[in-house]
Amino acid sequence: MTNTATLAPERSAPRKRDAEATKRAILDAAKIHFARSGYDGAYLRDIAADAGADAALINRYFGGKDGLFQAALKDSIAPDAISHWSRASFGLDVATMMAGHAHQQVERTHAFEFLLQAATNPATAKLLNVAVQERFLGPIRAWIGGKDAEPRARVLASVFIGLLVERLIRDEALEGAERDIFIKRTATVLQSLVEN
Amino acid sequence: MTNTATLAPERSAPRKRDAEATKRAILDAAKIHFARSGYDGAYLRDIAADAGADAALINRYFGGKDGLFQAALKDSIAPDAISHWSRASFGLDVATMMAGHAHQQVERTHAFEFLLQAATNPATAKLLNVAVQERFLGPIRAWIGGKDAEPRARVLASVFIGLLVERLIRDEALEGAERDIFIKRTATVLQSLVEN
DNA sequence: CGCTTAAGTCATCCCCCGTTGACATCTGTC
DNA sequence: GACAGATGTCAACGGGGGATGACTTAAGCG
Repeated sequence: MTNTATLAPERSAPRKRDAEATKRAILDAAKIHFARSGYDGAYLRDIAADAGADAALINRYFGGKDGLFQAALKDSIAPDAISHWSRASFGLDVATMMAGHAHQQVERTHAFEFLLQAATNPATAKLLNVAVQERFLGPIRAWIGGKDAEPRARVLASVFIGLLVERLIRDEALEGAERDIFIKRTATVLQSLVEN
Repeated sequence: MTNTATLAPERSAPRKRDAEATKRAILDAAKIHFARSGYDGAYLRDIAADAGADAALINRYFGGKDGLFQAALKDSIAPDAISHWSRASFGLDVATMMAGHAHQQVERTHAFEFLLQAATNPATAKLLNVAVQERFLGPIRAWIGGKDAEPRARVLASVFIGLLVERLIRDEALEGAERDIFIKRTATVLQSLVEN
């Protein structure tokens, strides 16, 4: 279960000494590796290699694998993922998006795979919980508003996550009548969670 | 990242020598561990301990960790995993279950959690797609019945998966009013996907 | 009873990978 | 251009955990 292939293009000209750029490169490589292989399956040596850096630097800059993971996690969760949708058409908008294919939005998919990996590892699930609370559930909660915002945000987030996973697993975009029904059903569910 | 608590009840009377029973015990323990901790996070020593067996036997009977994982996976995908539920109380039953905590091992969700783990493992991800299609979506589809069974099964599966993930990253069981609202909302969503 | 074979146990090996600290090299500043 | 501090490199260590094989014990059988 080792990853033989490196992902980053060959770095013929090793970058000038620049701690920030190096951190950035490590972080980017880490996100890809964590997304693809999970916490345990991602190896610091591989990440460092892809970043064109030495594994020891990960320790210096991030304080170890755990720190790197946390940093990558934070870097992966956009705090305002939900709130730019219009409430009136939320259900339909999201449903339509989910009917498409995951590969249509590559960067987001990477981020999401990463989060899924984090969720399925008990050790990292706790970290994810904190991050999700702050950066995902919080905004949704604020957006929903009202007394029951908290549990409702939970349900909405769950459904949202489920749809993302389904789209990830599905190997092609939905079409025709199937697509229509899917969108209609999904939109109904989502909208019912936002309204009322 | 070690699992201190054993799950199986104390085996005061070590079972009589019986290869089949031992295999069975190992397999059952493995399914729990893999479901909870994923491939990397599940340790053969722990599994063997829970099965009341020696780790070396895993090698003899399953040819290594990989073989055990495959065997457990195969054993986990029961084609009728969903149909145990009553249609009338499906929404409420599932919602109540999901309000609990992931550490409360729920017999009925083991298989799904296991599949979720398999989904995030590059080596087994391919298996999952087939498994989900044949063994999960299929039964749900048949169970729902009717003309639009296919896309509706999709939506139902999505929501189900989302709830599983949410439960994984939540660090405690929901309580009080929050729990009630969560259950009510979730039950409504699920039931609406089954009925009509 | 012995004998044989399967079932189970134990100690040990060995590889993998995160971590560490000493060392080398670059870069900016006076 | 020399010094200091930051940046990058290297080799080695050590723990964890899967694998292995020799050893022990139980079960079936004549």
